[in-house]
Amino acid sequence: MKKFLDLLSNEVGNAFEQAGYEKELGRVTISNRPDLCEYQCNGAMAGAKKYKKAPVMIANEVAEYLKNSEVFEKAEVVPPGFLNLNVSGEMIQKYLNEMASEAKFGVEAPAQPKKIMIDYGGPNVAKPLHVGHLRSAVIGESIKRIARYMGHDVTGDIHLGDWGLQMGLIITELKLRQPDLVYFDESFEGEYPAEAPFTISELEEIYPTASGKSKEDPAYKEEAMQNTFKLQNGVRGYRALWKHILNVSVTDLKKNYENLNVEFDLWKGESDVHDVIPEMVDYMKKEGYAHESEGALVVDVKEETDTKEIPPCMILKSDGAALYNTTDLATIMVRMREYKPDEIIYVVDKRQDLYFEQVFRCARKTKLVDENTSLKFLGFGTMNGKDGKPFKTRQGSVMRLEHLIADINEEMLKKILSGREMERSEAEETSKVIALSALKYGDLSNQASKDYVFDIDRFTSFEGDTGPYLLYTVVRIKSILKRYAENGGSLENLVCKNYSNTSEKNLMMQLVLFNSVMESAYEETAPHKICAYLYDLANAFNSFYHETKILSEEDEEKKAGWIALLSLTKDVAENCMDVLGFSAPERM
RNA sequence: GUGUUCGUAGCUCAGCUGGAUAGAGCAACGGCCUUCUAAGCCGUGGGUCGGGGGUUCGAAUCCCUUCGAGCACACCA
Repeated sequence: MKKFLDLLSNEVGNAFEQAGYEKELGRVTISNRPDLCEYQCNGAMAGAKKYKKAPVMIANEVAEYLKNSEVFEKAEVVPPGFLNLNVSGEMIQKYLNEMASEAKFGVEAPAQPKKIMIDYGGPNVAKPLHVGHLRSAVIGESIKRIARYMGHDVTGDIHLGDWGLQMGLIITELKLRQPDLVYFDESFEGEYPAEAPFTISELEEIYPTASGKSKEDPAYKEEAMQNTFKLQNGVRGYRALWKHILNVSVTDLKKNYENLNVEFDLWKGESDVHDVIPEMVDYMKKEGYAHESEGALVVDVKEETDTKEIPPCMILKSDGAALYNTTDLATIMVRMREYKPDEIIYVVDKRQDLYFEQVFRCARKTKLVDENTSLKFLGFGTMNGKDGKPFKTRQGSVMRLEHLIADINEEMLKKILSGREMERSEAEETSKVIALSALKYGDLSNQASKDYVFDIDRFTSFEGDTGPYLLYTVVRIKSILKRYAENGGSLENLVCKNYSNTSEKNLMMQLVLFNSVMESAYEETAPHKICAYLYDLANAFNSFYHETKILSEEDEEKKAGWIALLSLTKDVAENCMDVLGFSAPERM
């Protein structure tokens, strides 16, 4: 379905053409002076120079051709050459009804769906998720859903950190604590136990302990490195132990991500590309891409147009070991082989910008990716506390994600219980739903690339530009629709057919923008645009709601028209929420 | 040092492919519940868009410069 503003632009563009000017000048935008008009076109001023004519004159000529337009009910010229437009009721109603009849409310499937991989989440095995992981998960999930909504073939990959020194550290500590475990018996040839010799909470305690020890005790660190080496070289017992660590940890991760309504299609990790690294390194050497520098194996990635120094991309450390770059490049290689994506999007902390620039250049130079595949770095900013510094607990340590979520849930439950009559069990469920919207909307409504201040009081507030406010709006609509149906009203085949006041038309004008908002959010990988739209839509609805008594309306046809409008508003709002990764409860 | 991102109301943020009077929310103040959820709506006050210069009929938006802040700069991830 064509975008509403394109239809308007086309109409005005035709008028420009008829008046003898280029059609492109007819671009219509939403008015920035709603007191004067609904839409505007500034093309007359833009064209003044080219046609050496006063803008007003051009505008007047164009307006002449819009006089009998069925699209506009008003087209007037205002000095110095603004073309002020109001759209006709018939036009907007027709558009809305068509929208309502489509599965995706006007969003068209692409002619050629793209295959997109999104690399987000990126947690480390055996380390609890902390607030730093929140943004990648929340933003990545939304990007994934937006792209999918647009009709693309999208695969989300968590890209686990499951293969580094951390694994060696855990094994070392385990060996110290339980040296008699069968995994450490190198002569053992039987089957290893199916049950892990530790729980997730033990695991979460083991890692920091081991990490701390290795920083103080060089011998301990040396052993951890050796154990990492043994693991990577396939020592049976270590591999078996590693699998336990992975299983226990992934189970826990899944639970946590599920609470966030974040879902990955692939749970691949660094370990999955371990076996292809030698092949990749050989290839880079053989093709002459890689050379030795200061003992390490590197690929030069600087370009003549650079305004800054871009260090070479390191493939192997001077001790011959793989590093972050190595696994990321190998991952690209494997992804190209197995999925052939048109695009890979990395949702990663923006501080890794330069690093990914190196990796991308290296991947291109060495032809690991082909020309048609785009590699995109979507860097997000830091989540700060109220003091503007990176978010910490009151004790000054990194906050676990679980605790953050629990805090918000608790805060929300308190508010519900104090403000509403609700059974405890329902209140608990509802508070989780609302809390999630508070958390996600608080994050997503900011531009991803910027740092933002995480303020639990603000986000959990039910007032203003918050997740809960949006949910509340949808709940109100649901409640009206439910009553309407209970009183015998039909929710089938509804048609928007009337508009009587400006708040109603404003709501319609918001609804009509849906497909273009979704499209630009997709193209700019900008979930915050959906947030802003949702908020505008909610405001438009609430104004309308206050001016209009819907259920008590005696004119049944009018009532049905309003119900249709409400129903569409609810659907559009819920679709927006869904791509943002949260939803509204039935009541709150 | 080099590069990069940013600087908009007291606070948190939109707006940035140039357009009319720079917008929201919070906070402050004032109205609106016998009527569909007042977790709402309506209104008031609050700004030389960090400073300076330039391009343009027209700049928060583009260019230059300056001040201030964050971040990154090969063997961590």
